[in-house]
Amino acid sequence: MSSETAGPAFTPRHDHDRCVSRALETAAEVCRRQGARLTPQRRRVLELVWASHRPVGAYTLLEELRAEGINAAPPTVYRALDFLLEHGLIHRLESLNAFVGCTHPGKPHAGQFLVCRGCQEVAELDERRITRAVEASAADLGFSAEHHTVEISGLCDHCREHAGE
Amino acid sequence: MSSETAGPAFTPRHDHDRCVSRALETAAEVCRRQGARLTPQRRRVLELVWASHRPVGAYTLLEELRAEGINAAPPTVYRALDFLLEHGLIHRLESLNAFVGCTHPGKPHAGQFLVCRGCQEVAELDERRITRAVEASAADLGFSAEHHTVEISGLCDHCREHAGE
DNA sequence: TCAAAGGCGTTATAGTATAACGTTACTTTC
DNA sequence: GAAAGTAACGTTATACTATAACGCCTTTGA
Repeated sequence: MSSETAGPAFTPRHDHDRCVSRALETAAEVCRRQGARLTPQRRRVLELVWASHRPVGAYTLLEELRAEGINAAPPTVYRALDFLLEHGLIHRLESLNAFVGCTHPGKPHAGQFLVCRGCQEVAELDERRITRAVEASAADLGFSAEHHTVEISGLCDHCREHAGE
Repeated sequence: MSSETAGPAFTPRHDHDRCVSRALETAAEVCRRQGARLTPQRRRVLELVWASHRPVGAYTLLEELRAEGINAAPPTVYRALDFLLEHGLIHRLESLNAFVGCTHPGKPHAGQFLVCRGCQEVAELDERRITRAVEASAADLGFSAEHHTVEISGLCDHCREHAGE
């Protein structure tokens, strides 16, 4: 149940290949529905972002593309990332200047993230409780909230156990 | 009451000079208590950050210092900002790479911000509701939250009225 | 007074992101 | 299926954000 909500980020031995292939399939479907073109390059960037549940920087992606012989410059990567962001296929972590795959693409939602400072993995939440608290607090001040970013750092279960404290 | 919680950010005609002088007085007191040195330069940077309720970038501060004839380079500004952050006198807005004055310094607290996309002003919250929702959601997944960043963008009361919609 | 620590100047560089322009490739319309 | 329009991409240059590293000077406390 928990791991269903959080995604498999903090489940060390999950079948990650399935994460990736499911993400790619869903992406293809989302793009089809939205009439967007998931070109090979965009698809490859998405796949690289999904290579782990850790946020990845744009310039790391750039190096990886180049290592594959793809002729890329910063705009190559940023364009792909912008496309993936616009279509809700990845998220940007503001506090890290880095990107992670979206675990429930298709439906727009606010970004809520647990970021483990031990293993660096990130789990995405979609918690009504948080959304409601945020919207209610804003509304109390006459502020109409349109979007919220919630980034929670700390230690995941696994890292807490293996770190003494 | 509301404006007490939110600070005066969204109150267009508040007496901003009082905001600034209070912030500087409080800062002096906080530093005294903590045995920290609020040097003229640090004080000046804090004052510049407080010049408005809009987040200000490090390089804007740098230009302002230089315009005053102060011989400054990027590290000058970043050192002052780091000091002010460490002592809880300012906050960094992750989604904007910019800084705002802290409206209730002294007591450590998580950063929760309302960012108006109309006037660019920022109000700081310290909402138990949000903190509780965040901590509860994290705990449900076995994650121990240590710090959270909440940045809410939208329109403040004033801008919503003056923007048609 | 002297040793240690802190603050700051200075230069260089790392890391993140976008502007602007031209070309190629896809798609739509006739 | 050719022309026109749009989207994707290559390329170069540059802007913006942040830190490393070293040395000097000032303050602090023994």
